[in-house]
Amino acid sequence: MGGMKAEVASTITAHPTIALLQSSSLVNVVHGELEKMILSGKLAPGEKLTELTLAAKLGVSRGPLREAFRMLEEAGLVKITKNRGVFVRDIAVDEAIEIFDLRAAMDELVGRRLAENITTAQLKEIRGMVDAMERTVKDKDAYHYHLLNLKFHDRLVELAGNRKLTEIYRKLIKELSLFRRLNLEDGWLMPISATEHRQIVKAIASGDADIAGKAMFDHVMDSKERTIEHNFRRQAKAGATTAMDHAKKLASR
Amino acid sequence: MGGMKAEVASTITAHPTIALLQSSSLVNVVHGELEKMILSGKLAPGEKLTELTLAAKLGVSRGPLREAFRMLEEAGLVKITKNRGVFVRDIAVDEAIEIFDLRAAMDELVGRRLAENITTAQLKEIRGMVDAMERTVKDKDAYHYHLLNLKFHDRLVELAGNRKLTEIYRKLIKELSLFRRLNLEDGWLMPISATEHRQIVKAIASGDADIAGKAMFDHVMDSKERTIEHNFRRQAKAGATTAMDHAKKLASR
DNA sequence: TTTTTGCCGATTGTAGACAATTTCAGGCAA
DNA sequence: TTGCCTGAAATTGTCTACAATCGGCAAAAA
Repeated sequence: MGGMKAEVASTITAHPTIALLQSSSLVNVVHGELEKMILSGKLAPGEKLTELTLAAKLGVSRGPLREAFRMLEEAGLVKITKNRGVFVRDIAVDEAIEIFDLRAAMDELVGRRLAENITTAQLKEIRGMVDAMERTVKDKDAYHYHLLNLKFHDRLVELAGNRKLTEIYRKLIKELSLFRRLNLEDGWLMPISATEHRQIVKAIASGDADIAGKAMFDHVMDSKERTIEHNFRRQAKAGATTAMDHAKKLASR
Repeated sequence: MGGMKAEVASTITAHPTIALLQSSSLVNVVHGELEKMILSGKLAPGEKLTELTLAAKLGVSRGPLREAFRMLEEAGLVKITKNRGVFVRDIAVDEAIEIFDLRAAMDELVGRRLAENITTAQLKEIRGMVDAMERTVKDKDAYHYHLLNLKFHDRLVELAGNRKLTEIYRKLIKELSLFRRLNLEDGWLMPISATEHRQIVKAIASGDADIAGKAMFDHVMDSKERTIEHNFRRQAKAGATTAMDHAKKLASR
């Protein structure tokens, strides 16, 4: 009897569509959908998420939606204020800096672990990723460079083999993406970043934990500087225009 | 009546009790209550949390309770399985090890930051905490030593001045407390830990980031070894020596 | 016995209803 | 104008009801 049960249990990895239905409730679906919308910018930072409106748009009732809200709040993607509502979170500069600093410490650990444990196959894999990135640099394809960059770092963290680290790293990246617009258009910075990636791979391949850790740490800190700097330039330009628009709006009333 | 309301609203921060009521919905209260029960062990790892039962016990309906569950799930304190229910999470040895490793990296950052930025007043404060801990060692008061130890490390992280770091550190500590019973009764280890605390404070006071960071890192890693080791002794009653070797291998990484 | 099948109670998933609070437009007075 | 009150509309907080699903038990079949 027990044997039969175990056999069935080991065999059961049923139809992917069935497995999907079994694992995902409306709450999970809604949570995933909202997260996508937030991370893609379809729901912008500061925007209010009205329960009834969203529930209607997603075709669910308010219950599952509210549960999804609570998950997103705990993940730092929205802020819930009692009796006021739910808002997409806006990451301030100082918080972004804090996240970068924390990420640097985590990535240092990643570098150390990889230097100690990485296999030749894995080394080959990440070298391939760096190659792909350099091609996008040559093509001045900032968008795909950005995607590959995210993937590259995510894979490094994953290869470090610490699931809790991976989990929190990903959460931080999501929060960071809420920081006023990832530097997508700063094409002239890509070569710098790409060069650092080569150095990281080299440092990891050397097997020296200290060097690899430092390479990762420095890369993240440089990335921080570039992002913050870039943000200032944007804000300096955009700030004037939005203030102008604001004044216009007031005047036209 | 309306006038009364407006008056209260314009009075920026009212009675603390009023502010409390304003900020806390049933969801928040329930969430806090459940977290306390879980962290105190009143709700044990693996235990099933039945909605109707808990709702009745807490005097609320299932709605707020479910929202609190979602928050606790995102925080890693419970596990929700569709159509099966909610269970207090049980942290396995390898996950505990991962958390310790991650915490070590974070605490290294803490040490570096403190070495660079700590004030004399703050130094005095944490010296006082170490003194208090040493008194509990002399009294063989393991329980209060444990509390002070938690407080000591929490305060250090707080003083490092990175709120995101603090937030995640605390989350990790909570998860870690789910790992098979914090070593409360291992009184003989207290002196070692206490000595390391002295060294940490000394390293921070020296102003050398490298040294302070390393002191923190090593302390957490030692703490990891002690905790895992202690866990073995407990588990040894069950007599799984192969599992022990396996986990030791993991721990030695 | 051993296995299978069908049913029943218990529990979770979801939706909708009602209560409480906030927001905002409009009017009134200074 | 400016400030403030007011009340209705919109929105959130909470509860209850109903539907869907799961686990176990007992009866039937082998």
